[in-house]
Amino acid sequence: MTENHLSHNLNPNVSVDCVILGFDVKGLKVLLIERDNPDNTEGKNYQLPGDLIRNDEDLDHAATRILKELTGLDHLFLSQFAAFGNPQRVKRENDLEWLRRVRKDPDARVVTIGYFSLIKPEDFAPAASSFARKAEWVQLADVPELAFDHNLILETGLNALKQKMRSEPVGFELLPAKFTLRQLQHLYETILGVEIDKRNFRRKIQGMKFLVPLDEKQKGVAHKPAQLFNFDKENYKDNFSATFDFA
Amino acid sequence: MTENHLSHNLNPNVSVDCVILGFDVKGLKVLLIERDNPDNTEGKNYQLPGDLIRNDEDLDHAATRILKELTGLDHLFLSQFAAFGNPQRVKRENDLEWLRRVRKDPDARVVTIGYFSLIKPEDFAPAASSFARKAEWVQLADVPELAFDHNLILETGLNALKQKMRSEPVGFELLPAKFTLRQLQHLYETILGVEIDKRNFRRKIQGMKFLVPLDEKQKGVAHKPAQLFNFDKENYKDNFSATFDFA
DNA sequence: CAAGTTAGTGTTATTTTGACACTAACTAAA
DNA sequence: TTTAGTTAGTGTCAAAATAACACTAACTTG
Repeated sequence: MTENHLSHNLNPNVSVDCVILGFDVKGLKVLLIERDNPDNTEGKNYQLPGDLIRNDEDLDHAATRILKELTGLDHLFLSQFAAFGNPQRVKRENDLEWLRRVRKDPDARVVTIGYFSLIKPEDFAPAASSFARKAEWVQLADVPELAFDHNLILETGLNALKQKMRSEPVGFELLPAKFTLRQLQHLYETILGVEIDKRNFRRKIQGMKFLVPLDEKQKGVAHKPAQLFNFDKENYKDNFSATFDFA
Repeated sequence: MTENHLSHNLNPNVSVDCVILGFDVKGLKVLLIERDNPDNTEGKNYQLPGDLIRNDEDLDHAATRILKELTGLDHLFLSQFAAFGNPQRVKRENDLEWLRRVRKDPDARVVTIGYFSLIKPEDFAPAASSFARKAEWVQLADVPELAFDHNLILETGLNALKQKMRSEPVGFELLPAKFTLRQLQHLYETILGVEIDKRNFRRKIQGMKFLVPLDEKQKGVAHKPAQLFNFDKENYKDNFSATFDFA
């Protein structure tokens, strides 16, 4: 329980929560923190990284700051996607118990603003701090019941991601810097939940001109090694009318 | 200043603001209220309908209630589109002056949640109340400087509308129950800011099957009278994969 | 060296889009 | 009553985008 959490500078009624998504061979995963639970009364207690905002900072700033404090992650592009204001969202008994330990005003009505971001797993150097005992990636399929209404926030954030993926090349943010076309296709298939024809996918995506083929191939795979690519953001800005609408 | 506005049940830190849009021959218009200004010190003082939420209601409920209280409008479908949290957004001197008269805690930090809705002008029976001296339609081009950050909220809400218009048949909400294809086309052209070929527009929109031709034509116009149509919501649900992407 | 796995490639038919111009039906003004 | 003015309503064709489809190449492991 650091000084920050009791500071009167925190607004008791408004928080932010962050849905941070990454992607690997097993699929999409989300960054969760295990909240501090000194009594160890119950099993694990996961939540999205989030906390009350300060009175002197705007929402984007709060999201950036809080994510950094809880997970060490910095320099992400966080996008606001929705506000959650069910009056009961912070009233479950085990949540209240935690709030009583950590918050100055544990019974306050809290409206939270959801933010999401995408990250290349290779960029994440995990480092829990503040009231987070641990920060870790969890595969979407393995996400347990979360604190507060965080399962709803996660689900809503995922839908916002799907939406965004159809109109902007955000998918690239989820892949390592060097990736194969198959990985990229797999990403779209996983997130959008569709099957895409390999040849049609390649034709469309390569027609968009912002894939840079590298002088490098996959290594150590038990099959024909694939060409590696880069994403060229500059080149995207010119082209920019593409629709990432697959099936 | 009604009892509500001093009630301790209001949350001092969270409000909602509503961007209500209508459409007529002159183009898009937005519903503004003129806020109560007993001293009459300055000229008109417009804002979007909005107010603090109650602690025991969720955000959607607050938006519905407040809109009703300020304008008499009811039974709209309000959609949340963004949260606004600049710490300075309620700190302008003339805004503070008003807040001191109307709010229990006029210096509180206020984060506001934006909602928007579309309405057939014919359905609006204007009726100001609460702290609204007057509720009126204002053409977008004539919108003056508004209170707080309401110009930003309006602009953001309009973008949300454009976005939504491309994927759902929301435009129909803005037209009278019986409309001509030209009116519908004009609506899309105005909001999306594009020119659409008449024949291509008709082909596409009629291919979508949810336009019901009525046994009725325009009357009293100084040219060939146009066929009138209805929008059939039921039929839309079946078809539903349409893209309203014109140009 | 055989088996297993993924990479990479082109054509064709269908659908969707965009460009384009004239006649029909009404009112208002002369 | 005629004419001028205005918007309604309609079809074709070329170009572009999409969907469906199967085989050979290159690597690793056993």
